[in-house]
Amino acid sequence: MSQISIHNTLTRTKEPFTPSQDNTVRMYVCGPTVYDDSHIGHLMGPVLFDTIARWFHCRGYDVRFANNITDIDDKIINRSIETGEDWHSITKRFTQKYFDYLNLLHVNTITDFPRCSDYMSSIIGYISDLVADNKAYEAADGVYYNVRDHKNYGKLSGRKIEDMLSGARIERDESLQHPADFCLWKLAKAGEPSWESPWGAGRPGWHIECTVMATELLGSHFDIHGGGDDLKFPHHENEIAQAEGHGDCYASCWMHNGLIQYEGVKISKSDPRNKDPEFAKQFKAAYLLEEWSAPVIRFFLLQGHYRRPFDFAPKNIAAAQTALGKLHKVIGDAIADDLSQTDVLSRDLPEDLAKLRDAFATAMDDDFNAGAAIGHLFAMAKLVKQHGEIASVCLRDLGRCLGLFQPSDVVSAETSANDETLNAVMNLVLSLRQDARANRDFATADRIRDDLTAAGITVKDGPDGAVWEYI
RNA sequence: GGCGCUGUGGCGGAGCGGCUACGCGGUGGAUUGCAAAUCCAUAGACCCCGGUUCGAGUCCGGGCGGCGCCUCCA
Repeated sequence: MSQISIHNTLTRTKEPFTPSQDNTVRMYVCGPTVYDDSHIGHLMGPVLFDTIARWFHCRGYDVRFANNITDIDDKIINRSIETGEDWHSITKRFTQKYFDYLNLLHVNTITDFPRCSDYMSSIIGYISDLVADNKAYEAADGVYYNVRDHKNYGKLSGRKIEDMLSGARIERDESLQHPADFCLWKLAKAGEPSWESPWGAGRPGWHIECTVMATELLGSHFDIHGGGDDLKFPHHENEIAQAEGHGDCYASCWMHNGLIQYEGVKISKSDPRNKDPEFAKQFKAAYLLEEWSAPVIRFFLLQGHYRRPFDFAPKNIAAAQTALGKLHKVIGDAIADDLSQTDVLSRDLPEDLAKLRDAFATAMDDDFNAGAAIGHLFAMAKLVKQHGEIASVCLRDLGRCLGLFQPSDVVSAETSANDETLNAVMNLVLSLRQDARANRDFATADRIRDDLTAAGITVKDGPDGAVWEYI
């Protein structure tokens, strides 16, 4: 029997995984604050955890997967002030764009997209519980969680409260009982969107929404909590503190994905390189999906390991694009078939294929090592010639366990022109060129090809005549 | 300063005590008018120093380097 192991940030070890209740994996992954167009970092988590959820499905589990939408936050308010656009309108627009990107990337295992603004009464109730139990207190500008009295605060990120005090970065606010205390409820200033509460009109602090929505949707004890590595501290640490203060077990296993880098360095929100719009543009979801296509981006992400950083240098993505193209070619027509439930993990196969299939599964069981799994896919691709359809279908079905090789992934190349006029013209041009070649007039033939290349069309001569496509 | 991660061939990126990772790129060949594509073949690596072991990129100790978090971030 297969056993999935997961690296748990909390214990810093790989642990065998078993759902806490019945056969359903309950997972929560921190989602975006919808105040701006997504960058690739916002989509990495969803893609990576979608792949993980798909693997749980392949292994016979049900998955309840929540990914929150933070639709009320300082950044949204600031954006609204800057642009004059109503905050509702901002969050609605960017939420829709986020969903569009997820669709393109075939992220479709997420079952719940809770919005912060829909959980206001639950959030207020949760904070009230904490206040009533003396875990939180009112300060000048809001309600704060009392960190000092929370035993083993810092267990996730491995830091001690005393250590943090020596750092110069924590600003001392005199109304707080302890400088590391964090905000649960922030009182509104004039004109800011707000909700009534026992402590005055305001909005939730950054951390509380996740804790409330996760426990409400998944229960007070659930299986997996994921997010970007940068959320480990303070966000996830504070989620744990609140939840434990409230008496919830919270997540058994914490998973953190690596972050985007460029030429070996993380790209932060405040990275000075981002001041150059041309630089910043490269990591926008819209740009990447247009420039490289969603399947390529997904494949690129899966070739690495989810816990390691991803370097989005164009040369790295280009290598992934070529590699994925080769797999698509090997699978051929099989890709376009409809999706159906697959039995690929238990299917009878010739011995060499079965061995690779099992190696693929073992890699995925081992902390979702998709990069190694894809390596086995390439080995399988070499066997397609020998085994034919049984191998190409197996390859396709395994890829689909990772969200690759979807029917819509193959539309581009050959059908790139559905313009009848253009097709007619191209047929004429290629036919004239073929005549030239037949007459050994290679100067003319090459000139046609070169000029077409300059115009953005490549021509390839094959045994059955020439074919063309957009570059 | 504190905590954590990491160091593999030109590049990306797996891996484990002894067996080719893999991909991109390169090289040679087949094919082609030439390209492209395709096919076949092939080279090239484990930061440094000790130790454990019959045997270590793979374990242990030390060193050096890179990165991340401790501030907004996914």
